[in-house]
Amino acid sequence: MSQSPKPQRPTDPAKAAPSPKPSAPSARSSEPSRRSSEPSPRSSEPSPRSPEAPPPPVPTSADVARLAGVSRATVSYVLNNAAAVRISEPTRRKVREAAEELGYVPHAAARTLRAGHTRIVLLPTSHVPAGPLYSAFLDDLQWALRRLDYTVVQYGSLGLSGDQAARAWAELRPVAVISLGEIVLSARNVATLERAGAKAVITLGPVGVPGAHALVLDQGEVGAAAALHLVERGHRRIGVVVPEEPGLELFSAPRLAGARSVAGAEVEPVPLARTEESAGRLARRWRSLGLDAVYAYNDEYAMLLMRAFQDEGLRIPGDVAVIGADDLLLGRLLRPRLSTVRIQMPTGDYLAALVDRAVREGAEPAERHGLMAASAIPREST
Amino acid sequence: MSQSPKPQRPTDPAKAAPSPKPSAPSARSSEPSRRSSEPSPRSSEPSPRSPEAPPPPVPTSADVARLAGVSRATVSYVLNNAAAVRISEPTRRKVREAAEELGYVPHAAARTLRAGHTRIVLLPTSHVPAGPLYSAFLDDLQWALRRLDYTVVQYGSLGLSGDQAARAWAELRPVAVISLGEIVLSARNVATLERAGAKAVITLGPVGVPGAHALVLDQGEVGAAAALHLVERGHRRIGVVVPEEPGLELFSAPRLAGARSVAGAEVEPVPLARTEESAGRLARRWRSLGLDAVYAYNDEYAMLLMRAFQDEGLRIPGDVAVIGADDLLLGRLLRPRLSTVRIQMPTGDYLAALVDRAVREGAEPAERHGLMAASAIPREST
DNA sequence: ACATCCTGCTTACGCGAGTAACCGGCACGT
DNA sequence: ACGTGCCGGTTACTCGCGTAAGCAGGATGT
Repeated sequence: MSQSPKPQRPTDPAKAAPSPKPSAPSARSSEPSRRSSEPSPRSSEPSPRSPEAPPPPVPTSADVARLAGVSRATVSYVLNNAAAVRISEPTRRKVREAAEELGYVPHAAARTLRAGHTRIVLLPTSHVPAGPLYSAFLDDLQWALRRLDYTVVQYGSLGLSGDQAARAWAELRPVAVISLGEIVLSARNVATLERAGAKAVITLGPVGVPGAHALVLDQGEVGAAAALHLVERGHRRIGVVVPEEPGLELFSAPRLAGARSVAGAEVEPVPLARTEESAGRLARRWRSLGLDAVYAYNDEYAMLLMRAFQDEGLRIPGDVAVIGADDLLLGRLLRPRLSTVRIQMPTGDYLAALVDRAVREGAEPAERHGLMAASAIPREST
Repeated sequence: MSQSPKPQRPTDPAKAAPSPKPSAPSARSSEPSRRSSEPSPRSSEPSPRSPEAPPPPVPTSADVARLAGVSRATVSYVLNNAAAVRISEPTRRKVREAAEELGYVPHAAARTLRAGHTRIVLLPTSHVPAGPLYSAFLDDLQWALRRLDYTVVQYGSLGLSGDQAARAWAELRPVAVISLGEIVLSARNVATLERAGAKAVITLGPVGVPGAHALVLDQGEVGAAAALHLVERGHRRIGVVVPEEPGLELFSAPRLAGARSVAGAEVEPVPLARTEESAGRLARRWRSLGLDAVYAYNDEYAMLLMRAFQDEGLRIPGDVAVIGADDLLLGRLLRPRLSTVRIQMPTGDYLAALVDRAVREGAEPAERHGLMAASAIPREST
């Protein structure tokens, strides 16, 4: 434990020891010279922290044991409610009271090390995405995983390459990693994680990752639903907004392709940045494009564009029909009310269950498709 | 290390050993019976995982040492670039190559345990908030902390009480905790965290927490800025929206109070839920309230309300002036364009620097005020 | 009277990594 | 020939915890 003047109960030196155990740890002092004395058994109120005093040592289970007058093992058994070991009720109480008095909190790292595994589910987040859809999904997922007794850790991986990120994540030895598609993983990265003990690497995104449980969310569905809706309303020449903001290609390209796949639609890609200026510029040259409808990537771009169209004197949906995606509340407030595509993602419960199955049964990684449903919601702008 | 048939380099049994070191660990088998054999030195490609094979053991620094033909200590020195110890270049290369071949990744928990502390900064998140303002702030903060070599971990604490949350966080032994005000901490919770080694507990929110570095963001500023703007435009009887959604009182109450503090304003609280129905109901009875302006908590509520007013035939800003807060992009797209209050929060860099100072110098916790600036941005709705 | 069983603990060990202290050689000075 | 110093490592110990195995001592069986 330590080299400091500890009780060192005078155990019988001539004990019946089957193996030669001198067991003299030769009190060699190492460098973290902590635990200079008893952690002050009395004084339960947090002392007013005298200036420049060395921080009081963090209480360990050994401290609890000392205070309760039992062995560390007993403390461990009691605090973990080990049913298989018989500890008397009075002792249990003593231990619990001692722990309470010291404000003992177990050390997760020590526990992990001993156990050989964690129950951490890692959720890498590069940039925190706004969308209410996404936000609700994340809440769901966290709840569901907590119910299954996993610890959810969102680990910011901003600006890391796939390799760096994978290594950093692996250090935590998570049982599972759920990549929400903000960081693109390679098969090598998946291997790194699995070698570090991850039982499941799950990716959500437009493309699958070999070796991982890939939930392929086919963004094409969204584009297709939008285009289909427009075609049904009699539109033919359809513009599809492709955001100029970097990082969105993974979503916009499949959506564009999805729109293209719809029979009867002539699709024209239309670049647009998420600013009023860009929308104004596009609106001004709109008539020259010869299009009669636009699928604007999502509701934000759609709203931006709608306003610009109106400022330009274009009537909606008369001159041009507009449809977005994501079903934002605010889209309903515009005049005309914005038609949109509602996107159905896998639920948090579904994902949590998938994690749990993979962890417990070591399910084979596979690609799953068709998890994303998209349906057009007609309102007034189409 | 383990009880399995490991090489056990035939060291000279009659070595000059000053202290009696039988060092026979009496190969007692404990329960995590891992490391059944060498971790397959060859075969660098991930094998196709034969069904029901026990997962290959996670490589440790001992495996690296074995493969490189050196001691574990050497591995540690090399991989940590220890400058104080002289290791020849060829040996360094051997070690690095072995580590690479095995795909070795250090075990964060073991490191933490040994070091006695972490560099984790914990960011509790209960529900992921949408707002672009907040989102950008979080990104900033993560960047800044990473630059200072901290590890940012967002720990979902959904549905936990303050006490439970504090204990759960304490288990990770973070150096610092930055509570964004979603979970209300007590002084006791702060004490728990500090006893667990946290050098800094920082809270951001409308109220201070004793014992913590409290950045008190006075939401009153927002309400005051909005009300002041309205008064300057000649409005007197001002309605202040109070969201009915739970969890927002901590923000809405001070904002209301801030509005009340403005000289010349008669302020009336107006409950409103974030739905079209609620807004419609409010709009219908609006004329009976005798108010000539409304500060709508934030832009979302404002937009909701604006639409309902217009549907009711109220002219904006003629019959009623509307101002929101948060300066959302979409507010600019309405007609009339929505006036708003831009909120200035502390920057991520500022917060990160605060954390770093507290960690390194153990700065005294204190309340800081006046960190939130609010300024009205007049557009067309007022 | 002594073996046997239960109860209620304690003792010992290892998880993986970092590091102070030690140590065998070789080169060099005297 | 022998101390001295540097180089290039290795050995031993520790962090906090969980748990298998051991072990007193009282109760019970024969």
